[in-house]
Amino acid sequence: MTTTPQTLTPAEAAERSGFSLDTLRYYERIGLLTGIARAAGGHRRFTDDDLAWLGVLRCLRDTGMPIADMRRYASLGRAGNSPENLAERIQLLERHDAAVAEQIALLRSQRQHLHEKIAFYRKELGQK
Amino acid sequence: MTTTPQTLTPAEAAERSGFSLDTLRYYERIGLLTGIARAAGGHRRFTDDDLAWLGVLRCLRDTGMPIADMRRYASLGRAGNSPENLAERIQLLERHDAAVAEQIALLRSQRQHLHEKIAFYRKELGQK
DNA sequence: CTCACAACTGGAGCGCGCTCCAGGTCAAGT
DNA sequence: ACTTGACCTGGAGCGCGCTCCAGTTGTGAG
Repeated sequence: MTTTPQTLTPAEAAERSGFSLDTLRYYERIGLLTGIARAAGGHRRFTDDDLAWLGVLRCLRDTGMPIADMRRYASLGRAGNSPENLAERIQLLERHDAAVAEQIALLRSQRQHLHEKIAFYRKELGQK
Repeated sequence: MTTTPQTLTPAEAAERSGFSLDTLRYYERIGLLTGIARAAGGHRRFTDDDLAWLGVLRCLRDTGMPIADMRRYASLGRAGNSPENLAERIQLLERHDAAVAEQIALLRSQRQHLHEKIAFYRKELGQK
């Protein structure tokens, strides 16, 4: 039995976050991930905090935030907790939230057209 | 006063469909748009039917259907109305509809996380 | 110690969906 | 007739977000 590690290997982090190994490395390169610890030989070790942050990134990615905005958000996270900083993070997320709401509304409305189309074909098919 | 035209110029079609001129030309090139009429000098003329089809394409694009699938759908549309053909169109749209439903669900659930984050920052900000 | 496998780096490449460009033609108001 | 602006074509280019590669080094089970 192996001892439970405090940290995760890249493969484990990929598995748990749902990002590929290459994406994790890419995110570190572009500054979305910073301060990832390294084992003696240079291999990355992901902490639970890192994983939590990856969860945030997953949320933002899944909702279609552009990487440039995620970088901005990440950089704010590194820059302390001044009221101005917090206000900007709130603004960033609220703007994004509004965009997501709009996207949901668009999908829902276009989905209605889809349903109409499907119903139409069903009817045509029924008549044969 | 100009006579009301039965057809639309490319610029008008772009305006009404919301696709750019380049996109309209691109869609024709790749076979998403076929049988677009031409005026004497080679300029395109879009009919109301063309516009209706562009509306369908807009619906599919807005809901994230890949162009390959739209091409398949377009080609089915050109291939008659046999029961098999209709069945395949229904299947295509239903699969897509399921994907859209999933996407909406994902957006909605990730949006909750967004709201939690925002609430958290608001609280932090309130404490200062 | 060995051997297989995981991870490392820097950089190139890719798939998608357009978008832009050059060099020319067409249309329409004056 | 002239001019201006819309449109034409084929093909190159682009922005995004990864993804893959080559060549090397680290890790851990047996």
